[in-house]
Amino acid sequence: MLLYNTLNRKKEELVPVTPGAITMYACGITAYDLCHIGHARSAVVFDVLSRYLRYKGLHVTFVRNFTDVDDKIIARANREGLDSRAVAEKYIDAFHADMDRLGVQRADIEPKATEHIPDMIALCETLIAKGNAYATASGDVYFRVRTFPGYGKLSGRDIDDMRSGARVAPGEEKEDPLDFALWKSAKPGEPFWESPWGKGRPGWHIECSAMSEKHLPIPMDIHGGGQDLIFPHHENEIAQSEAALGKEFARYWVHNGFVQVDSEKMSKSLGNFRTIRDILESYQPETLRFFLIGKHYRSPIDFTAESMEEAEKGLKRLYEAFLGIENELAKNKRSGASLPVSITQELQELQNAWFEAMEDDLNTAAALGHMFAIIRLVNRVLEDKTLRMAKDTPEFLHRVLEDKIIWNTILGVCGEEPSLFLNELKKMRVQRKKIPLDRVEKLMEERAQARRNKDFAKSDALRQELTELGVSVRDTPQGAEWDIP
RNA sequence: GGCGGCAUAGCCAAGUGGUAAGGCAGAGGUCUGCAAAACCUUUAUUCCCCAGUUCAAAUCUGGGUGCCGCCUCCA
Repeated sequence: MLLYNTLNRKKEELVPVTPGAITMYACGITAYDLCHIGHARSAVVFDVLSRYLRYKGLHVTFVRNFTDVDDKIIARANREGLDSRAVAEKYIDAFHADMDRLGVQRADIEPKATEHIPDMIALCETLIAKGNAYATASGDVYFRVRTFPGYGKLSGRDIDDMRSGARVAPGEEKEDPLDFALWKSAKPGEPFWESPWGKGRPGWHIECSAMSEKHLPIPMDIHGGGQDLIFPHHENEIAQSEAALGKEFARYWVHNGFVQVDSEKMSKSLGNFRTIRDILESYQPETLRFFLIGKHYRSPIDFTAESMEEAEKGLKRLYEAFLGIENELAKNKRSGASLPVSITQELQELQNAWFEAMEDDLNTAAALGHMFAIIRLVNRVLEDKTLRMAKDTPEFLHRVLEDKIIWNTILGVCGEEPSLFLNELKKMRVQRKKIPLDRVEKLMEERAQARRNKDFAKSDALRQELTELGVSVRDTPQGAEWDIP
């Protein structure tokens, strides 16, 4: 498959270091707060990537770390009057709970920074021994950026351009403004570990270098994260690891685009942070997932109420078709006619197109388009009595149900029982749109009575009332049903 | 200031040289007592603007305009 590699800024054929296997590392969260929709996107992107590679038969080893010691965690701990360890644990649990709901599979290995302190210290020592790092009098360790010639290759920066902007902050003992901390001496009250440079804790970048080297063979195949991590985090990881190991660190660098909220960057100051939990109060987890894969992973995506409703409608369309398939397969009456070859051919073409989209840099948005085209084909068959009754229609429908399983296995959508999903969706909408259930049911009963009396004028007036409540009514042979359009 | 990205119908969104997927919304039709859903037809002679390369460009090149991200913690 083709994957866009940030390192070369182009799509490249994904060729594993070890044939038949893929090693991948995604930078996980810093556990100091609830996860927001941006975390959800990144998690879903790498979840889909790992699922797809596995589906292709590759043996995938996926590592996603937790940063559980960090300035922000310490700040949070102080604010909440908790131990920083307890804060990290709390938010790691929250991460798992949220991701489970979104259908994001656990990584194969989920290392925590605090469990790898000796590895980080060892890495610092190696870098100091090689002259790539230095310790200061106060017990900090810095990476000597100018000793690593490739610095800037990931983010496309020139080391001399960066110089003018960089400054040495008061209290720092850097040789060069560009140097970054590998190890920070502990301030009073902060968590610390003993080290050759005194009590201290690791810097952020060294954590990922140490954890990935510990759990994956280097070079690993894929290293990923959000686009914001390109600089400085991933640039620094490359510098540390390649300087220490003297070889390439990761082959493919994959970065997902940002989530905007109402066309604005999410930020605490704007007050538009949307946590996963918050969103799942109003929408089903699958709707959020469907929304996130509806746009190519490298593009920015705008989270709005409208776009979520659209995702919801799209998913509803798919599930209603699945329900239609189930109903048709429950029937036994078939004719001697056959489905036209053009129909099965079209299905085959769309199935191929689906995989071609996934092969092309994980183009889930295009894949979704093909899914809708398949669903329209299904509806076309179910709509037409001759086609519906054809003797090979069950086979055709079963092929689509096999696609449904594939979509669920790889994209993590369409896996629910259709009637369950649709019921849940209705409940969500009733709640979100504040539909007065009692009143709706009362009107429905009155309307049923009017229809029994053939009082269509009254029936239509009641329908109008229901419409004004945001409810549409469908008359079926089994009686009237209401739904929220 | 440095680096990078994006600009496709009312909206969302695929599409990196061969004549514009898909979804939502809209219009007409089939079906229906009327509706709803579904299906059919329809909605961009055109892809921000200008110039160029080419038999051929939304797709490549140059210039312009607009929007966004990163350069400090950030998925």
